[in-house]
Parts: sequence; C-alpha cells; structure tokens
Amino acid sequence: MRQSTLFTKTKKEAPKDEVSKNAQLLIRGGFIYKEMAGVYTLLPLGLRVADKITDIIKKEMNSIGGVEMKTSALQSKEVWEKTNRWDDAVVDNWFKTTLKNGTEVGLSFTNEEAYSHILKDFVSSYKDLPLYLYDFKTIFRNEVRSKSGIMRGREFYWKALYSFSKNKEEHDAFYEKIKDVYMRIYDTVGLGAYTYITFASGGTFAKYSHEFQTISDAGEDTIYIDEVKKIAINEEVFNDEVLVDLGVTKDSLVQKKAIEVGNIFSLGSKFSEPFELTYKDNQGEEQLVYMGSYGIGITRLIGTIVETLSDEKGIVWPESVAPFTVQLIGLGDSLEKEANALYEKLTGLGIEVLFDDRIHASAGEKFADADLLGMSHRVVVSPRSLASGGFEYKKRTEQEGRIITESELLEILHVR
RNA sequence: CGGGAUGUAGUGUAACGGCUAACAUUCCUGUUUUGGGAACAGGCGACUCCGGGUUCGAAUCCCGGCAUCCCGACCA
Repeated sequence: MRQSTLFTKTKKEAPKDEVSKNAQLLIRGGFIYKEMAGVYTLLPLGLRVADKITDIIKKEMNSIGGVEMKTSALQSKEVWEKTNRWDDAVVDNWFKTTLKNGTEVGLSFTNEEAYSHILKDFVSSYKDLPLYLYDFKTIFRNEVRSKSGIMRGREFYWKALYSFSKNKEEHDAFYEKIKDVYMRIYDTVGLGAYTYITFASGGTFAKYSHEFQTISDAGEDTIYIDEVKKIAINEEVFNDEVLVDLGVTKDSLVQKKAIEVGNIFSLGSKFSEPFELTYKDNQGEEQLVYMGSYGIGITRLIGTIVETLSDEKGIVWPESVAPFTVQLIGLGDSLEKEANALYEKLTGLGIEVLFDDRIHASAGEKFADADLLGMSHRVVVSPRSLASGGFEYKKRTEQEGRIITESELLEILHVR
C-alpha cells in the first residue's frame, strides 16, 4: 500500500485523556480511533493487525478440527432465559434493545446459550459428536467502567470456540490439546516468552479453569509464577490446597501483574442440561453433551502486544501480526524511480509493503513514522544507499542499518 | 456504583474576574531544503463541553447536567 493513499496520519502527541501505553501508541500511529469510552474503531492499519491475528487463530483452530461459523449479534431473550442469565440481576452488564414489536433482544454477550440452542436442532446421535465450533465476533459488555485503552472495552472482538463431546474423557483429551494450541498462538504473535498458563477458578464441573496470562505492569490480574514449571496461579485461587495440588511451594513463586489474554473452561453439562442438548449413545441411551469453552480476545491481544513489545520510539510488531511485512521508504530523487520500482517488484512477489511515497514528507519524518508504526523490516531507497550499492536495510529492533543488494533483501524476506 | 481529577482550534499547552483568547504542532501558500518529526515568510482554524446564575464585565467564580481519565467495587 502506498502511504500517500492512507488517509490516517500519525500524531506527535497522544490525546491527554489516554493514559495507557497501548491506546497512546495505537492512536498516535493511526491504528484505532476512539469513538467513546471503551469503544474504538479499527482504522485500516488496526484492522490489518486484527486480521493477521484472526488468521493465525483460525489456522490453529482448524488444525484441531475447529469449524468456523458466525452466530448472530442479536440474541434471543427466550434462549437466555433457559439458563436464567437474561435477568439484569444475574448478568448486570447486558446491552439490551427492543424490536419495533416490543420484543426484547440482547447484543451478543457470550455464546454458550446460542450454540447450545442451535445444536439442539442438529445433534441427536453419538455419531454427530464431537464438534468443535467457533466464531470471531464483536462482543458487547456494558462495563460500568471501561479502562486501559483497548484492553477493556465495552465493545471488543474475540474468538470463542465451544467443544461438544460425548463424555468427560473425550472432553479432557481435547482440553489438553487446546492448551498446547493456545500456547502456540501466543508464541506466534510474539508473546510466548511472557505468557503463562494459569490456574484459575473452575466453576461447577472442574476444579480449575485455565487462563493465559501475559506478564505486564498494565495487567489487571495478579498471578504467582513458578518459572521452572512454567505455570502460574491466579491470586483469586491462591491457597495452600492449590499449592499442594500443583506441587509447588511458596518459595518457588514470584508475584507478577498480568493481562488475561485467553481462558478455557470445562463446562460439563452446565449448558447442555437446561437446553436438553443430548444424544443417543450406541446403546440407545440418552446422554448429556459435555461442553467446554475457549476464548481469546483479539483486540485485547493487540493491546497486550503493544504494551509488551513497544519501545520509546513506538510499536514493535512481531512480523506475524504487523500490518505490513516491509516498511519501504523512498527519499529524494530515488523516490519515484528506484524506490517505486522496488515497491512494484516486492508487491508483485506477494510481499505486503507499506511504501512511504510521500513527496513532501522529510526524511526524518519518514523515519520517525516508520519507528512509530513498527513494521519489522525497514528498507530505505535513496541516492545515498544506491551510491553505496543498494538499499539500506534495518530491522525495527536494530539500531543501525546496513546496505544490502536486492537479492539479499529477497533472501531476508524468504522469496527467491 | 462509591471516591478523586479534568474539560480552551484536529492535537498538546497558556491566559490576574478586564484589550481582537496566546504559543507550539497539524493543515494551506510560497521560497529554500532532502538521512532522524528541516528552515524562513505568510495564512486558515475556537459560540473556551452544554444550560443556568453572580457581576458593569466570566475561559476564569457559583449551581446543575454531560463527557473523559484515574483509584476502588464489578468482570461469562
């Protein structure tokens, strides 16, 4: 994409009402736009990051048998009444609205009810199970207090997968598998080194649920980490019994603030029972479906990456989630000739390039913007670089660039 | 929902109860520049959040509302 066609502009200063690092940098870079407290629009650059993360998650979900669908944003009161979660006294942060005919509906809050209700129509035999269904969708929560920029909004984008298994054994096997898949996702988006699988309260059908917590001072949660075993315990379940369960001692634990970037639950028959979601086993006996839920907040993940990996100059995206692979800067007389030619070439090879082709922007401004926007690879084409024999190449994480040839660049970008 | 703070050009700041609300940046014009948010000159841009009140006079003081942020509570 040519930067001259990108309508967003970078800002030198963040709005004063944004205190959190993630919102400051994302707004300064033109990734997001604040509509109101806790509600942000994804601008073109922000959407590209969200799409990258979505694709990574999608690939992983599909690898373990996940099937994607899209549940509706408007949710039925009758369906929610089956689990007694429609009442504001039970769930107090609903967004609700009313149809012209007076019917009350809710704005998608979570998906257990929706899936259970839908599957009642399709599942009847053990041959229909297991099923692993997932959504990417916008979720609405009427939080009394949104906070921390994009990290805790009233409207956010997430992936939720629900598993429907024949029994606990089948469920447990999948549950263990998804733990690995989740950790792989955090690895891929660059948070692996900072993210711990964390024991949290389990609810009715399991002693524990598991959260994925990324170490950050911006986090809302407090966890206790065992660095050696690579596990953590959420403060909310931190007691002697848990320590014994997990075979850890207080001395081996470090207390840290962390951001919850995902969580997985064993639901058992908590939802299948009220919805009478059952199947006939091979003996012809009626059995309840055994469920689990698995969520990752995509917008929160974007915020976490910015909180965790940025530096004083701006954002440092891991290549896997960067809106573009290459930030190409053209300077002086080279802009419309050699730089443009390189842009055409790389784009033709399928490489995603953000080409700073702005004629009136100074070199310093382009460098500062490149640092702020955070693309992993920066390539400068200028009379100076050409005189030295090629292009100047620098990773976002490096201080000094070096001159390389076009074929060396293609090597770095894994094309030949 | 309790407590605290703040609302002034797009953004960041300034202005004793008193002159045409100032400066920087963004943006526009021109000239000169072209490797770290360049320089000079000129210009556009504000019902000072909204509504009342006090006063000869309000961005400034008072009351109400709204909005935003922070702490706490809450968070399938």
